[in-house]
Amino acid sequence: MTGVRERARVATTAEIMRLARGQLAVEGAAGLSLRAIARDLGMVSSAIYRYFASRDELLTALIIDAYDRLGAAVEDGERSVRRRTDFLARWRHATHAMRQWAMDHPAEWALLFGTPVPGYAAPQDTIPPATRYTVVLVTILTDMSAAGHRHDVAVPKAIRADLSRLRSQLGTDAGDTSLLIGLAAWSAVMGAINLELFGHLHNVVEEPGALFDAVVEQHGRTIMGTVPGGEPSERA
Amino acid sequence: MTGVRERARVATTAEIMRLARGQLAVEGAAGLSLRAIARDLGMVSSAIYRYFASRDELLTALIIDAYDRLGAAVEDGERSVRRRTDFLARWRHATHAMRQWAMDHPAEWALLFGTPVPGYAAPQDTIPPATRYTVVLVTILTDMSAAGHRHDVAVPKAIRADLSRLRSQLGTDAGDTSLLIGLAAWSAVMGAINLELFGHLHNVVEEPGALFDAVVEQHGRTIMGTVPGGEPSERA
DNA sequence: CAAAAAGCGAGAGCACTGCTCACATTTCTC
DNA sequence: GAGAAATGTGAGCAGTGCTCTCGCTTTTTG
Repeated sequence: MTGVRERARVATTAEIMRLARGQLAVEGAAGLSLRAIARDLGMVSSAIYRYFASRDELLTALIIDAYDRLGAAVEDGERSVRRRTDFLARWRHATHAMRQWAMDHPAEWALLFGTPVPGYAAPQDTIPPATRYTVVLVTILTDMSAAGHRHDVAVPKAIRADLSRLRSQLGTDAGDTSLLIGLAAWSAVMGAINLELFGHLHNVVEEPGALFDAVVEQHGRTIMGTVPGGEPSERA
Repeated sequence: MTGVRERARVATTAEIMRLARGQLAVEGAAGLSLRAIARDLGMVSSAIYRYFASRDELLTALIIDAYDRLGAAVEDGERSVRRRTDFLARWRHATHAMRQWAMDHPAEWALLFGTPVPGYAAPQDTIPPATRYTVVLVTILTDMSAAGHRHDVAVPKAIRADLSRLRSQLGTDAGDTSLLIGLAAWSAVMGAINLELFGHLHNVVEEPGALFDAVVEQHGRTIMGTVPGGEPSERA
């Protein structure tokens, strides 16, 4: 089955990815050098092209890999909440897992959510892994919807079509208000992480984690909404 | 006074900046090529270094310039609100000016708020222009505070020191709750713009403008808070 | 089992990049 | 007008992504 060549190929491919991730962490996406990887590998530069047809292809592999590891981290974080009806805790854990992963892998986070590499168009196969962490968030919304949580926010007409398309696309029962609030919360969380990671909180806030917590709590409370017949969902 | 040389120098410098902005728009920050600029200018590549000591220095000039133009755009947008006590309108106009400027100058926005250029550390002189657009936002908060608007949000202990430092640094009277709510709103707005600009709303939302509006409205309502003695300003 | 095919690494080469340096020319200042 | 400062030239260094040809080795096929 696994011939000598086949095994060597996967090993070399993995090693290239490993070195590339290392470079990414040090230099960022712009500093990703195929030649440097080849050098570290003890190969001549052109040999790399047997494994990745281009720099962009290696970039795609790194992006898919990063999305996947982020997704796994968020899944793990959210899953660690035992009381599955404690939606606020699930929201907190999911978002904290996002931030933690971002802080632990800043260059990879930047690769995913920072400035797009100019001239690079992410191929279709990045989409499934890219949705992985969002599925966790959407599932919380869906479960809340099933548990009877409701929101009363004005939904602008202009976005209604998008929301109903999203609903079927995501396969959720969450209503327009829930979806909209979820999108807004997502925005806020991504914004807070990016501001911190990209250095815009320097000279603004010494404890970015505390600001992040506040953002998460504020939107968490909004997301909780009201469950009809139950007391309003209090708590900080 | 203005000798031939002096005049030629500012003209050439301006021309370099103009060409650089053009390149930025097409290729992004990573594709900024001093040699290409020199070529377009009809000079030999090394001559550029008489005007900018390095690529980073040119980048700094571009960043300062971009911050300044963004600041002016936000100022203009916010100033166009005639009823200065209509704080919601001021918030709407300021944030819409931000988004509009981002959409009109995506590469420059990315330069300011996207992935930091690796190995590049923005020097101190970028700070004043960087604060320009934020001053507009803070001023709205300050004016609201003076008009008696209050918020009742839990302020985590961990961020209190930051908030009081911020208050004196910004020279505002806004309370902890107001500042915190302002920071969160800022986060959300930045997040929404970046998600849209960096392509993360593709296949999610067809009308990113409508989502942005919803985010602005949601936080706008929170920012409004309550003015004691006045009717409560609705709720989200 | 031998021949053909496919995979892989080496090395040279192209066009590009940021940046440095010695040199000539032009402009400003004393 | 002489010296100093500013400016442009052109060669050169080290680096990049990528292509192509050439051998060698492993795998597949008849």
